[in-house]
Amino acid sequence: MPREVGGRRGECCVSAMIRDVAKAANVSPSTVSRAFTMPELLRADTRERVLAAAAKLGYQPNRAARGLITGRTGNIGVIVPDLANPFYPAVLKGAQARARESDYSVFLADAEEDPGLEVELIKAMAKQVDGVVLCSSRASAGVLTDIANDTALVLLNRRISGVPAVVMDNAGGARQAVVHLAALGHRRVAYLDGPASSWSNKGRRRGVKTHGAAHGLDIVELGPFPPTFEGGLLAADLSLAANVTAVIAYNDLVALGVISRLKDRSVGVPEDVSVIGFDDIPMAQMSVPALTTVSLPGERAGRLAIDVLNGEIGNRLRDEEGPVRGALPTSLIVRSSTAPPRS
Amino acid sequence: MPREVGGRRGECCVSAMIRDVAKAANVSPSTVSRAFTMPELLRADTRERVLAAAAKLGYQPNRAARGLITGRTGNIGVIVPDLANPFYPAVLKGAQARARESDYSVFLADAEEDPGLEVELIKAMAKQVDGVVLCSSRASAGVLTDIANDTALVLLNRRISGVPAVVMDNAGGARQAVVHLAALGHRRVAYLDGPASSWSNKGRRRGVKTHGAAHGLDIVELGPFPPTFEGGLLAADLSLAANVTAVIAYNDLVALGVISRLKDRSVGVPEDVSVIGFDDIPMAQMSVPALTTVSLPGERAGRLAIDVLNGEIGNRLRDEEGPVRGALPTSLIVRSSTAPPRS
DNA sequence: ATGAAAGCGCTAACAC
DNA sequence: GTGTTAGCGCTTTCAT
Repeated sequence: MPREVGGRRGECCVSAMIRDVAKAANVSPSTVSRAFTMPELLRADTRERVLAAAAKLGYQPNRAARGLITGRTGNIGVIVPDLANPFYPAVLKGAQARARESDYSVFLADAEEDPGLEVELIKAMAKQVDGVVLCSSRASAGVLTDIANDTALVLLNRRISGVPAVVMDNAGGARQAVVHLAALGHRRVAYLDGPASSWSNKGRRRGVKTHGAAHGLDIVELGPFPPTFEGGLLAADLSLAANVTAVIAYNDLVALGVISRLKDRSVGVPEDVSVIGFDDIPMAQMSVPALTTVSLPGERAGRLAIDVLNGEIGNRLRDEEGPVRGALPTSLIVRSSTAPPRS
Repeated sequence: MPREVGGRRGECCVSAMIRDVAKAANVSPSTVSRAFTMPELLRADTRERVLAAAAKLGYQPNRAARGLITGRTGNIGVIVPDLANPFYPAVLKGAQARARESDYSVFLADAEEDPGLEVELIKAMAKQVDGVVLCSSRASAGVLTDIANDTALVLLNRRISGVPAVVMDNAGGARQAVVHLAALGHRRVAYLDGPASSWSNKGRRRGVKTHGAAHGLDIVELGPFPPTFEGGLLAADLSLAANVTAVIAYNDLVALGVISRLKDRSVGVPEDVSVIGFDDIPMAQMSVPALTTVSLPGERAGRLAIDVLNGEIGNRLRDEEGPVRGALPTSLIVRSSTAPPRS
């Protein structure tokens, strides 16, 4: 139940309103407002008095009311494809922390890997946020461009002409994975596709193929598979049938699924098949064998996305599609799931 | 950049406003408003006309403005202690999904296991939400009671006199763990404490002690430890020194840490030491050995918390501190980290 | 340096 | 049934 404070009128709101403070400090509401938004315009003593009164009454400006007039809400939205993939909580953690530092609150939504829902969520959010960070969007470029037109939008791990984005160097990570495998002596390796609409998947696949060819590897493309542990279970059998000695999975969840299924089928990892993932989720180091994986700076990307949204970095990254510039570095973490192929 | 639409006035807002729709449908703004909030009061054809116009213009009511007058924001807040603990993304996923179903948006904040921050976050949120779900709060009962006084609050895994809560049956889970260990033949087992301010920890500890005694077990209490993998690393050595044959950890993260450290010290799990966790996070089934753990219905609890907030369940759970009623059931999942003690 | 008044987009009384 | 009026809590010209 709201607790009334001073007002003689409707007794509407939780805690004090600007009028209460004004009265207590013997000034007009405008002055109180200024004390918060343009303190330098007030005489020092008035400011003190107002601030003191505000503090005593526990007054905090109503952001909704303020937003109505300023056009800024003080909120930002973050949309992720699946909270159950540990990579996104990491991004979210970074984003939320950074948002808070710049005095923003964050709206969260889980798009459940569904492009339709994604768009719906973004539209529902648009009215109440100053901008949204959209992670690994599965929506079409056209739709996103439209949205970016009337909503401040920052893409994370997705790049579209003219829309600001924070991306990670997927192809570079893929290169490192391929080089590692080649050095180990592998000659035939599978790439396990993630969602067809995933931009990250494209980059990873491209990296694997390009650098695989450059290193004389046979690259077998399998999938697409759901980007989940279950997807990996599925992929394992296909990989075995494809007669490869190593597998690069779309992400860690899939890689972990592959390892699990391989184990069930008594195929040794890494003796019989090497496995590499992407993301470096916490599980990756706990699995047995510990997973060799391309580490992505999720939390950092989350923070950066907020900065971009804040315009602190602004259009630095707003270049056209093409050679990826400004991509966050990725790095291969070699653990125990990779080894030379059985000769 | 906001895109202007119809207004002759200030060109303020993204997309259409109520006046634009009113004009397009040849009705007054009130009628448009009613078409959305009390459709049955309008003549069918007017309603159609208005809705059509609204759809064509892509109009959606500004929730901030609406909230200003109705006193309802359509937002709910969720605060978790640590997004990096996979248990909370699960809760969050449930809460967000359920919130969406009832047309609420969710504000998210990560309290970083800090009671001070928690309170600060809740206060900052209070103005812009209709209620908040506070997960595993570490704040004091007094502070929380105060907050519950002027903010609709639902506690999750925390019980305080007079504050609605969704809780899980920690003691019951602990009982199952103890019974399992006793049946296996263990006689001396350690309980690894989580945060001292954690309500869940209290329940688990109490369950272990009570039922341990009832089953003639020696219970050694160790800790508290941070509720993380690192905390488990720490706890493992102390457990070894305590000369127990089994360990019940505060949560899965800690249990996993224990297993990892034990492995490093060449202590076999489960041959030398059995390990049980709480939560059943996804990692639990992937670890080697797979972790025996008390499964908690996190996602379900998240959904339920929203329902309670919605008043759909209302004060059903609002009973006094004491015998826990309405606690969500927990169940022991036996996997490979428990076995009879070395004789 | 401060106050008065207008109004953000919407809904809720109250007319008609 | 539908329009008119007032006003949510705040900021912002415009006076003074």
